[in-house]
Amino acid sequence: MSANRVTSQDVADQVGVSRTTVSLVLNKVPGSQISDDTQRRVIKAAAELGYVPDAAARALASRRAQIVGLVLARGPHHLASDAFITQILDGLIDVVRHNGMRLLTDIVEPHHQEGTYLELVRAKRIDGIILSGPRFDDNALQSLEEESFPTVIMGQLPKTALYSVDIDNSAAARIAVAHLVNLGHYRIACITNASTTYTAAADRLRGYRDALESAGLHYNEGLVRFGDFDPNSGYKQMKNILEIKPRPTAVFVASDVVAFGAMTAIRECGLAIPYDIAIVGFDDVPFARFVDPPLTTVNIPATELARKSCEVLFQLIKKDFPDEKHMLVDTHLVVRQSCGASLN
Amino acid sequence: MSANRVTSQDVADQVGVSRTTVSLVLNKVPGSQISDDTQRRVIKAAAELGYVPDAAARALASRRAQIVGLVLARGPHHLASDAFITQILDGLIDVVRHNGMRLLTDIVEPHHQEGTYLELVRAKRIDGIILSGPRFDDNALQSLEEESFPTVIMGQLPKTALYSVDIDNSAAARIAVAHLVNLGHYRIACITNASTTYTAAADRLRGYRDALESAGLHYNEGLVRFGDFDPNSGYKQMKNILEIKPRPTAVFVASDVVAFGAMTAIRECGLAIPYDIAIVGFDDVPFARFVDPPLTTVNIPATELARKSCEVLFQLIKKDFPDEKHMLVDTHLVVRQSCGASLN
DNA sequence: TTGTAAGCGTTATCAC
DNA sequence: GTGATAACGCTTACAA
Repeated sequence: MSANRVTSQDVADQVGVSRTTVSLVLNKVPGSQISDDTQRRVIKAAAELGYVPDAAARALASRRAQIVGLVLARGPHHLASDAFITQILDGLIDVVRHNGMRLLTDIVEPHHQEGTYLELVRAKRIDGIILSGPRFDDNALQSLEEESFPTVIMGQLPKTALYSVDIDNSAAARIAVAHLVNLGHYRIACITNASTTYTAAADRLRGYRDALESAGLHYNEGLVRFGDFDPNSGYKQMKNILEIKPRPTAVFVASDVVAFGAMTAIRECGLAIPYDIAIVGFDDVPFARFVDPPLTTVNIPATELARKSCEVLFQLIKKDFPDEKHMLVDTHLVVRQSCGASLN
Repeated sequence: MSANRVTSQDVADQVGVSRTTVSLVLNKVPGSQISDDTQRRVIKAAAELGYVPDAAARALASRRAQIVGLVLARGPHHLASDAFITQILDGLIDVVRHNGMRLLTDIVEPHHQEGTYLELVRAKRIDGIILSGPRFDDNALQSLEEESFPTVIMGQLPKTALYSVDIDNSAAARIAVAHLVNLGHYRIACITNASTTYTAAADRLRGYRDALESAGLHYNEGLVRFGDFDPNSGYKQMKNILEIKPRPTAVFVASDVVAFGAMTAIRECGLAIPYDIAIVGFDDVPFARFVDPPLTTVNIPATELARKSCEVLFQLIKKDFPDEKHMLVDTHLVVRQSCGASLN
């Protein structure tokens, strides 16, 4: 059974120094100059006694909770973003731990418990916050901004002055579509991931258009359809696209999950991927390589996104403000079997 | 810019009472008898001033962090379990929040930072812990047990006296296989989700066998293959099964992810699901309904599992020990299109 | 190079 | 019914 808790006083007594010294040594306080010998003895005693500083006491005295908050905002269709939670958690926890901190997670549903995350800040439960999700249009966000509480948006939010880390959606879409162009396709359709009121969707559509135009191809609105996050929307829009005459030879679907539905539609029409129609997705969700055929798609480095967000957050906490407010991490095309070889 | 923090003293001053009274009122302390009038005035003042108790101070004084820890142990192939993280988080955060607490998440890799989670306990950062994952064979677990620190295993661990919440793997498998039997199949193959050194795998295999036997069918080892968590293992084992003469008319795959690979193998052999061969999976991962054809499978109520685990944990924290140490939550078969109609 | 002492903002135990 | 007062265990000026 556990004896009484070991406190820094116990360690101090054992070594024959004061609690101050123990604190200085164990926290490796920069300015302090404790003799090497004393240091060793303190560290040894602490280890022997199994001393673990009390988090609450430490937080109270130092005014730092040593916890960062991750707040996930759930959208109406949170399937796509959910696919990355594991990676996000991996990246975040890794960086957080390397900085001697911990991760506290909260979820907010739209128009429901919005702003609950402010309690985390007010109670000084967390030292910084990472927000991820489609929207945070509550005024809690504005409060954070005004108080300049360390905050990083993972992904993007329209009109906010907060720091953010995201991918370059239009550049990534451009590369995906260029891949199709390079394979010899010139009638390339597009299904967006969502309504273009979502900036990510608008950006990806712009990338599609840019790729076409910079290849000298005509951008044709008639080849564009709008998905709505889920496979079913992809299914329906694809059915529609397949009726276009002449039939497009390729389609860029700006979301893997939507693409899965599109693939089903293609199969149902008795067409083969990639022979009759090539398809390229976006997101590289974990299951993209397990569909039939494995989907060529744009990889979103979710872990990297998380790590970077966390690193920026730590800079903000240290008041070492980055020059750039909006950072981007690199995406890359993952070529699998859904586009086949060159048409030429 | 934020003014000085509002403390309970400020509230007390405003009302003209002591901090004690404020604490008593705001925490709704059972024994206390503060006049209704005073109560109202305290609550009003607190709201007006925007008073939010300091978490660290509160934790220090009350010796309760008001945080529960979720520790995820990563196995060698954590794809299947990852599929549920979102649901787990949803369930946990919901219950935790209803109890005025928060959720802190940590991840441990096998044989890596094992036992790191003990720091959470030692530093009194958390009041209870929920462990999830294939294995925790470090001795940190034993320490928790010895100190009777509130701990709940979500899922199962061989030989542990800790409280746990899990599904009844063998019963669920039995129902899945019975479904196939009821459809008229009598040559039913099986691909396990993993090696039977994993108790969940052994239990599911046992369910398969029981279902067969209680239907008066002969259990035939020759129809059993062993999967290994990923689609590729399912692909290979299924190819193998398809060479069996006479060919089985159905297969029970004890993991959706493994089943996805099996489905690919079936397609590659030019066979149609469910016409040539029926297939039923296990897990009901979020993508199960999006494969072609949508997979009939056993739903694991991950959210429910999480909620229940959390509820048990709160009981342990309150020292209100449940009679049962090992609880089970119900699973159910989700019938989709991968088994077709009756063969009769 | 190390120690003293004053907080940090609550909760909890008694008195009144 | 309500209020002093002492913990809670640590950090951090400031002294020595």
